[in-house]
Amino acid sequence: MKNITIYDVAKKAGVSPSTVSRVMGSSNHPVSENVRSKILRVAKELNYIPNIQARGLKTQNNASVGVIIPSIDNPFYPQLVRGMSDVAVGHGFSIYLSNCDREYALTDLQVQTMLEHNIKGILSVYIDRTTPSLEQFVERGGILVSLCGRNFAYPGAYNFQTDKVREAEIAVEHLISLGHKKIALIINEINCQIRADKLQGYRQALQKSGIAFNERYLYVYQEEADLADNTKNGDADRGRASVQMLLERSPEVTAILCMNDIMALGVCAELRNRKIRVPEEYSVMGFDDSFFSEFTNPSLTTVALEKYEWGKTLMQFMIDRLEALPDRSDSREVPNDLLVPVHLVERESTGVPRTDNLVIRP
Amino acid sequence: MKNITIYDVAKKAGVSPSTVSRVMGSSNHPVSENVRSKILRVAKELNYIPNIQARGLKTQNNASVGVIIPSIDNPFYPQLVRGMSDVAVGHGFSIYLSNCDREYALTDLQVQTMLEHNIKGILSVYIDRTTPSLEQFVERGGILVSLCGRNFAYPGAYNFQTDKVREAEIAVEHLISLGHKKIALIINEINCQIRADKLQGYRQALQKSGIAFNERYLYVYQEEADLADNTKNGDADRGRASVQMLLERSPEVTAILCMNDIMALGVCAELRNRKIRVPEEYSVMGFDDSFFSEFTNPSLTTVALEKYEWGKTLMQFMIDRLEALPDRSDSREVPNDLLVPVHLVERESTGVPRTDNLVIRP
DNA sequence: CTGAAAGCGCTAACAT
DNA sequence: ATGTTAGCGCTTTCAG
Repeated sequence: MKNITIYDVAKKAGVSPSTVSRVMGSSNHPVSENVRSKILRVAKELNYIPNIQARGLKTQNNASVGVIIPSIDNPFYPQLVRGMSDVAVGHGFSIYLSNCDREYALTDLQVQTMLEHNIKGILSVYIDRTTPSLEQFVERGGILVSLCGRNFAYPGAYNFQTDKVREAEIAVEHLISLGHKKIALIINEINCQIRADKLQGYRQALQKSGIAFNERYLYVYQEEADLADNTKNGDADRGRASVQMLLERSPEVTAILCMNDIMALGVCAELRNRKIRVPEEYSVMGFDDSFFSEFTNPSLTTVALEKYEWGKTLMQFMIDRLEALPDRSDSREVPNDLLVPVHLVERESTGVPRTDNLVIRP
Repeated sequence: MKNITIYDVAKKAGVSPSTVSRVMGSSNHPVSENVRSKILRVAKELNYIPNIQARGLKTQNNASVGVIIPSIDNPFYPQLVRGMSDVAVGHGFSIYLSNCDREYALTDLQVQTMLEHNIKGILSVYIDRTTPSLEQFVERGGILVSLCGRNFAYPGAYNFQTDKVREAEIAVEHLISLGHKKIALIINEINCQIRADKLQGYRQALQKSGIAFNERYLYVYQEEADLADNTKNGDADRGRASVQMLLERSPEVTAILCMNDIMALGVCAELRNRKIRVPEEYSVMGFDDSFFSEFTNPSLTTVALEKYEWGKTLMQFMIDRLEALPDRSDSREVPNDLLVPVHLVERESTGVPRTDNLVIRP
């Protein structure tokens, strides 16, 4: 049971394989209209299926773009990836998705695989450790577009920086404007740039308002083996655990800023367990405006990102470069107004600080 | 700038290309130990990158498995896909992910693309409209494993059926055991098998308890243009809208069963808006045990599925068949104990029905 | 506008 | 245990 090839189509249509190729592929070589339509008809009759692998082998190309994210099983990414996928599919591309858990070795391995597949575009999100394969990839002319990858600054990479520092500032400023002065930050281990940036934004906003940074209000959750458990999303539990600690160590705090909305959800759940009201006793706030944040009780104040739009923009940017491939001359500068800016979404979980300064003990 | 090929490696190692091929690929042809290690060393020195496309062209194969789901941007799927991805990657496979939105034309197109890529395995989840490409795919010897795809019953497809009917029964039985007799069901348009099954399970459980099915308690949300808006997850809003209708049409209901947890979240949010308490006035329940359901207020009673485990199992099943490819003789019967069963997770959103039978008017 | 022919990099008979 | 060789199906000069 042999495959139908352009040769079969050519023979039946009474033309040469090259002509068939020109019609089936994305060539701009001229072909007369009646020959073209005849080929198309015959191809349909024969149920011809182009062989993409053969094409890729010949053209040294691959119509997939590699997408590297920490994990699709983190509510931040599905929308982003969906945005990417929608524009990719619209342009005849597909996505090669890698869940790398921010792990160095795994990232390297996955990029290696992309190299083996002749992938020419990699979109990397919130990953900042570059790897040998990745460098090799750009050396070989691959197009690397990274979102918030701080160490990707070698030539050849397009580096989108969304301002995570500013993002955190917006949150803290909101809290301060409400009257809060003792603001805790719960965040996972500072092992990537976006977290470092958020921490910096937190400190910066405090400073601007003349509030001293208090180390005791900083809760950095050390990730351990629990990360390996892909069965559940750990951030909520980490929020839970951290708030227990907070209630011991710095109950005088009046607002709790969480690394993301999932963590904020965990924090709210734990407070509720202990019959502590949000926002009356503690204001709680997250980041990302995850899809559930509007519907929780209390609904979550958060800083929103247009994830779906960002995904689309990033992929469009990538495809523009990919399709202009031969032109290696354009600058690696990235227009910084491409991504729609973040904004505060004020909902129920934040309010004025409680007036007493009693230490609340559950 | 030419690529390094097995020929280059062969020359430098002083062996033939075939030997290199046998070492680099997954051949079981014997190669002496010192030749092997020498080749490996030289390959590393030369920074040899195997060309997967060439291999695929030759072997008529592709180490990707196609995964067709409605949308990754629906909280049900990320965990499932993560499970699939983890076992795939562990076996040297990768995933070709398709968000088909249950759309016929798009599904067909995506499968067509998989065909063009020489993909030999397709995993299809909660999709029950088969398409010409899909049939062509199995005709050509492709392995199709579908989860709850009712119309995939043609020979050549492996059909995992999780019992959606039973799943709904479990939910309704729980509600009945609590004392509820007037139970509403909010569900999206019955345009796929899993929804039809849930509806059937709902009716069946009522019947078993001698409770008459009441058409007025059935809220079928007709999906319209809103589906096209990929910007947000519509189910929560649909839950919201439906509960407004419910409060008009059948406020005497005491329990509200929702198609999934997102919808339940929307329902709870709307009830809360109207100062109606859950579960005191209305019990609310969903399906899927989404990651947030444990943390909402009230936390959601739901029917849990082991999404991550299911994904792993499904992919393992697929890879087993793929690696045994030549053996087309095995039966298409699917062991029905492979997927871990669903189970009830009782949390705060359900309780005994309110005792009065007053019509609540917000 | 169309055709002939070379070759992308690999694997798998088949030979040795 | 190793080598030779013939394609897999396509695109793309180059020639007409």
